[in-house]
Amino acid sequence: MNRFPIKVTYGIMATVELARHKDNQPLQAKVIAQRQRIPTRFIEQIMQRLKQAGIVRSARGAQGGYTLTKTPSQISLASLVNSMNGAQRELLNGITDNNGNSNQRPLSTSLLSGIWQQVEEAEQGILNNISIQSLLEQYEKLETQRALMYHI
Amino acid sequence: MNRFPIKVTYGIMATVELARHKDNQPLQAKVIAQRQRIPTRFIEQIMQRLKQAGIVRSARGAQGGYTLTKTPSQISLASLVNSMNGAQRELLNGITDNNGNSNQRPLSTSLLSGIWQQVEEAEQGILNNISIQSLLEQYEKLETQRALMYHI
DNA sequence: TACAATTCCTATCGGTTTAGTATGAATTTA
DNA sequence: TAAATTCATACTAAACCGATAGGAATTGTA
Repeated sequence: MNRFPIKVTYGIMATVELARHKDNQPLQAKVIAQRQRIPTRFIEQIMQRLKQAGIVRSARGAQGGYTLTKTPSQISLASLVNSMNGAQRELLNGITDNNGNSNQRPLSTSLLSGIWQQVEEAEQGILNNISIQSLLEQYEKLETQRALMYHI
Repeated sequence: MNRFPIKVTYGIMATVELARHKDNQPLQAKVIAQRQRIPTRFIEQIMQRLKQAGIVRSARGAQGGYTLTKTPSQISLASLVNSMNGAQRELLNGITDNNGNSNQRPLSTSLLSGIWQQVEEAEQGILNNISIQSLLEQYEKLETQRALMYHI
């Protein structure tokens, strides 16, 4: 039922944790890992991607960590999904889309590319209208709900 | 730019070929393979999936082949995409969705599953409104266009 | 009835991606 | 200088993707 790799979820939740953090002070990868139950070394890699995408900035050394570059309401889910998606290779090498010989591409491609694009745009449309801010609010609501559950 | 594996495209194009075929007479996998430039042994597997999904029926032996079970306008792109998508394992083993212990699923899952579902539904909405019939018409239009190109 | 054509079944393969683990260098604060 | 932290790079196991392979089962036809 989940169309995205888990690292997308991890990237989103890391961003939510940064948004929750007081006064946008640096938050360490280790802490995010603990709070979200993500392997520490794995979240480190994910933070690199978020940094490359310009969503977070980093501070090295003791008392270092990550901070958001924008306010939570300025960060869309779309930007997160797009930064986390895609293979390593593509990101490193740059996308090599051979637009030459477009005349001899199969008819099936001509037939379907417009449809795939429509699907893509529908997805982006949804994800563009969801901000980390709104996600954060829902998240805290869920937390208190769960807390109450355990009190009964 | 293409969010679906090529076998989805192959499945769609195979169905379009069946729709083009006179009077819904049996069409052999080999012929589909030649017309669409798909490896023969690969399209055979794809036809099995289409059969399992109830989109085509098969006739074995000499003069055998595949025919559509419905008219082209009754077949939606959604049904094709859904039948071709998903790993082998899932299809064979049946989906084992452990709905037990849903209480201890991570909060991130609760947070995001609704959104993934929204995306899914948007996609299905688009694909449900495109029939093989309309695809067939566009396909033949493209063919004559390309034929004209070569005459200039 | 033999045979040729066809689907059907199952296994395998090379390459890529995913989700992680491992090792350690570089940087920064205290 | 020591400790904490990010950063860079490489590795791994499992799954997935796009195929290829061998052969069994079925069926029309000569």
